[in-house]
Amino acid sequence: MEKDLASKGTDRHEVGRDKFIDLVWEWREKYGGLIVNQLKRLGCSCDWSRERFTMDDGLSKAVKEVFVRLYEEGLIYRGDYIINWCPRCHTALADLEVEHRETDSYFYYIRYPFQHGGGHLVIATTRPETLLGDTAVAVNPEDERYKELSDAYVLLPVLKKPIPVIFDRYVDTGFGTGVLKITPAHDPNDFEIGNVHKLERIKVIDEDGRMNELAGPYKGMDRFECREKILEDLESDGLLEKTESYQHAVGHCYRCKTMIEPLLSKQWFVKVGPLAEEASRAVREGKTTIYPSNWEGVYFEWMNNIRDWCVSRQIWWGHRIPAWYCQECGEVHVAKEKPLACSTCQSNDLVQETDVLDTWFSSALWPFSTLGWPDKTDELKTFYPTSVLITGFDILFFWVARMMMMGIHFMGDIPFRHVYIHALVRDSEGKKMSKSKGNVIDPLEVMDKFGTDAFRFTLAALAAQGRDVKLSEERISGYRHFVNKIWNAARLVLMNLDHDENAAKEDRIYTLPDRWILSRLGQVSEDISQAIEDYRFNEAAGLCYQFVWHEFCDWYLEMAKQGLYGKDKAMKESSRAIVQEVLMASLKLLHPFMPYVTEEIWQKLPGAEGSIMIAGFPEASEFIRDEDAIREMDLLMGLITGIRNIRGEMNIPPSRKISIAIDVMDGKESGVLRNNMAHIQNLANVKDVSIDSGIPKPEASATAVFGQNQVHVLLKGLLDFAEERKRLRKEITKLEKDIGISNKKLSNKGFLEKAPAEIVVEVKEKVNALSLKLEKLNQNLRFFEAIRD
RNA sequence: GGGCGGAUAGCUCAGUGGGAGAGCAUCGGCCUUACAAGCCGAGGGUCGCAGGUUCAAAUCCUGUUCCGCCUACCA
Repeated sequence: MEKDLASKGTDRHEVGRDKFIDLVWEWREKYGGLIVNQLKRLGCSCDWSRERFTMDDGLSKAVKEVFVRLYEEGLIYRGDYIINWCPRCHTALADLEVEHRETDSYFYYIRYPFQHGGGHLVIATTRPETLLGDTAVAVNPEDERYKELSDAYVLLPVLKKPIPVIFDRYVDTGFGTGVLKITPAHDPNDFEIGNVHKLERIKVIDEDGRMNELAGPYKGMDRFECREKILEDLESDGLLEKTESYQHAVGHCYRCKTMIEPLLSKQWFVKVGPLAEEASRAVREGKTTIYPSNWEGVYFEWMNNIRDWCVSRQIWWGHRIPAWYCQECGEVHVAKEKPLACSTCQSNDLVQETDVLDTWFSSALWPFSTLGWPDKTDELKTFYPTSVLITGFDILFFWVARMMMMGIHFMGDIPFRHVYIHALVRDSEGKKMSKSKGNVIDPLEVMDKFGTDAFRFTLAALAAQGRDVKLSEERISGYRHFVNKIWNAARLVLMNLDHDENAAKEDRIYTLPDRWILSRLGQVSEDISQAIEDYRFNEAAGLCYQFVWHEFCDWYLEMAKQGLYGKDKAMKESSRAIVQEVLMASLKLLHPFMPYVTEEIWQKLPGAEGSIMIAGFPEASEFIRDEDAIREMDLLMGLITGIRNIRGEMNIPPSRKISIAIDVMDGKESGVLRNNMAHIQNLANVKDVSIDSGIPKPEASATAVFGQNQVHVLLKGLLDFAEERKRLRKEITKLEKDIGISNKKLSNKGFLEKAPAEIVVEVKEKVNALSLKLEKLNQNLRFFEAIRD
C-alpha cells in the first residue's frame, strides 16, 4: 500500500490516518481474495463460510480481550528497551522481522585517551558514529592487560567528555582489543551492561536515522554521513589508529531492506518466557506432533532462546493497542473500552495509544478467535483443538509457535494435534520464489497451461517429507500425460459399458485377471490410505500412478478386452461390471490428487450416485483377496514379458506372428497357462502354441526362462545364432553374478549363525531359483554352441 | 558461531540394515481397433570422499569436502 502511494508521489502522512486506513481496506477487498481464488481453483474443498480476516470485528474483540488479560496477568508490559527500528518505515520491528545479511564493512581502531596521565585505550568498532553516545568503556576483569585501570577515566574522542572504565565479564578478551565501548541507547548488549552498571543512556540518533542535538557538531547529519565525518575528525586528531576490512551480519528491515537502527524506545512487550515454556512442553509431551519430526528440534531451539516480544508498531494499519493515557496525571489504563475517567485523577482527558499491534499478535489467536472466542460457542466446542495445521516452515516461529502459546494459555489446550510442515515450492533452480527476484510461478498460469489436476498431482508427487520442491514445467507436463492416460482408459471403459444391464455381483464370472486386479486394488487402497494418513503424499501419489498406469491400464485393461470384445454374453456382462468397479475405485483413489478429471468421469458412469467428493474412500475389505491369483498372474506376466523380450531384442516386427513352445514342469501352472492362452497369444502376439512338460527345444528358437519354466520362441529363418548366443551369455553373466553374491553369504559362517532365519531361507530359495534358471540358460547356450553355424 | 537439510542413472528425485529404483531424457521396434500426450523392448549408477560398527551398510556412527537453508547480541 505504501509503495502504491509512493508511486503516486505521496505518502501516508500526506493522506492522513483515517483516509489511509480506508485505502488499505479497499486494497484488501481488491487483492485479499487472490489466495482464496487460487485455493478455489486448485479445487480445495474448504468450508468457505468460515473465511475470516484478522481485522474482522469478532477477531478484534478477541484481540482486545487477550491484550487486557495478558496485561492484568503481568505478561504484557510497557518499557524502555532497545528495539529494532526501521528509520524508513518509522516503526519498531520484532526480532523475527529483522533480516541479517553478511555485509562488507570495516573495523575501526579508535584511541580513547586517558583523562589523566597520558596514553590511551584502543577500541575496535564497526560503528564509530555511536561513540557520541558512549557512557563508558568496558574491559574484562580477568584481562591482565587492563587490570590497573580501576577508577580510570578516558576522554571520549571529539566530545572530550570523560567516561569511566568499567569491568564486565561480558567482554571477550580475545576479540578486537579486549576493550568495548558502551553505548546503552544504541546497542542491545550495551543496554544490558548499562543497566547493570547504572550508566546514563544518551540517544544521539533520532527516528529518521539522523544525528540529534546531543551529537554536538554532527547534529542533523545522516548516520552514514556522520560516520564519514567523524572518521575524518578522528584522523585529524590522530585518534584513528587503523582500519581493517571486516565482514559481519547487519540487520535489515524485512519489508524495505533499510539498515536497522537499534534504538532506545518505549514499547509494549509480551513476556513470552512462561508462555513459551508451556508451548514447548506440549510438543515435548507429544500433545502436538510436528511432521516431519526434525522441525520439532527447530521449534525447541527457538522456544528455549526466546526473548520478549515487542508487539507495538508505529504504523497505522492494525489493531490499535487498547491503552489510554491520562493527559493530566500520565496514568496508563489498559481496558477493552475507553474508560470514562482516569481512576487516579478523575480527569476525562484520556487519549488512546496510537501504536498498533504486530499483525502476528492477532494471528496468534486464530485457532480460537475465528471460532467465536471469547464467547463460549458451539464452534469452539466442536472444532477446538483442531486436528491438523498445514503450513510452511518459514512461519513456524512467526505463527505456529505463537498460536501454540496463545492457544494453550487461553484455551487450556493445544490448538492442533498435528502440524504438518509442507515442502516449499521453489523455482526450477531451487531458489526460493520472491517478487523481487521475479521468479515467482503463478499457480493460475500453471493451471491454465497444464490443468489443475496435473498441477496438483505434481505437487503431491514431489512432496517428499523434509525436502523442498523444485517445480519445473517438464515435470508438470509429464504428469499431464498421466491425466490424459486416465481419461483414455475411462473412454475405453465407457465405450464398452452397457448402460442398462451390468452383471449383478452374484452373476459375475471372475477370470484370473479379474481376481488379480481386485486383489491388487485391495492392497493398493490400503497402502495409499496409510501413506496419506502418515503425510507421505509423494508415496500415495506414486502408488496411484504405478497401479493405474502399469497395472490397471497396461495389463488389466488389455486382458479385459477378451471379455469385453468377446461373443460370450455372460462373460461380456461380467467383464463390463468388473471393469467398471475397478475404474470407479481407481477414480476414488485418485480423487484427492485429481479432483476435476475424476469427477468428470465419475459423472459419466452409470450407477454413480452423487458427487465423487462424497463417495467413500476405497477400503481393502471391499475387494476379494486372492493370493493364488497374484502368483498365477506373475507367472503369466513373466511368460509374456519373456516372449516380448525376445521379440524386442531380435527385432521381430509385431506384424510377424510367431510360434512358441512352452516347457512347463508343474501341472497346475500348466493349467493356468492353458486357461489363459488367449491372453498369451494376444499380448505376446503369438500364433501357434504348444505346451507340455519337457517339450524338446526346436532348433531355430530363442528361449526365455520364467519361474521354473521356459518358453522357446520359434524363429525359423529369423534367428541369428551368434546373436542368440550373445543374448544368452549376457543373461548368464548377470545371473552368475547374482548367484555369486548370495553364495558368498551362504558360505559365510557368521551369516548363517547370526542373520535372522527367515533371511537365510530367503537367500537359499533365491539361490535355488536362480540356479535353476542358470542351468536352463546354460543348456540353451550349449545347444547353440553344438550347432555352430 | 550454532543448527538443519542435501550430495544415488545424463536431468529431477524416491529409497534408513538383507536382491540399487521411478519419472523425464537417450537408443531400437511399432500409427496393434482407449490412448503416438501412446505401445513394446533396451542401455545407463564405486549411492560425494575417508574411516568405523555389523554376518551384512546407499541406509547406522565418526571425520571430511562441496551446495542450500535457518538461526545468532562477539563489539
